[in-house]
Amino acid sequence: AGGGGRGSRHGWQDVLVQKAQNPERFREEDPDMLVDDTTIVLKDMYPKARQHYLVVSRDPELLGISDLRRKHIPHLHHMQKMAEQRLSAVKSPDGEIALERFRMGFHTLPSLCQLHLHVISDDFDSVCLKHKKHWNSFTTPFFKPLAEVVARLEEGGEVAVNQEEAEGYLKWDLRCHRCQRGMGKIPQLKEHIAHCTGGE
DNA sequence: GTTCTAGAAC
DNA sequence: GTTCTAGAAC
Repeated sequence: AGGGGRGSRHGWQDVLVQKAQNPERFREEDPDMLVDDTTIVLKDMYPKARQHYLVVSRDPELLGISDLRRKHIPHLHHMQKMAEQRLSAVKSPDGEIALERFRMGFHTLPSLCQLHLHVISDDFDSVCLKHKKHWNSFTTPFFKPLAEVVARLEEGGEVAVNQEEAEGYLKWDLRCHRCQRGMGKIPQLKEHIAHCTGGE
């Protein structure tokens, strides 16, 4: 099994498993939750940007991306549709949601079990974003875009995961995702990304 | 995934 | 002295 499948599992790792099994039990805490037979869309409980959703597969066999095979490609496309449905519901009345301002992808080594797609706006403006691991999990190759995962499945039938390599990405020095400048510390990074538009 | 906190960095 | 990071949590 993938995800956190090595050794013993802690209770906190199964919060998404529980929500996938019985979503209506959690409707009260997340009234805007989307649910169908195969997929749910939740607000991330500790959002790392102004908008941060989790599109969670309800397939009990899918704990992480290493469980994916070619046969799951239609399921992934459906998860993408659910993500777009959520974003179209939150777009402002006078303008379209700019999809390029969102990142849609998976963590290579997820902390929580049950396959979940992150859909996150790229402002990364959130008090819940606190340290380097948070930052690098969305802005380095630790973050695997949905399109890349689908491409790997089409080519090779699975998604190769190198644990040591992935853990290395989380230790990269902090760097602005727009202008690529190195940033030293988290408070400096936050101050910078509040203004940076990506130019030189 | 988070919380807590020791001690490094300044 | 304060800010900030990074490792433990049975």
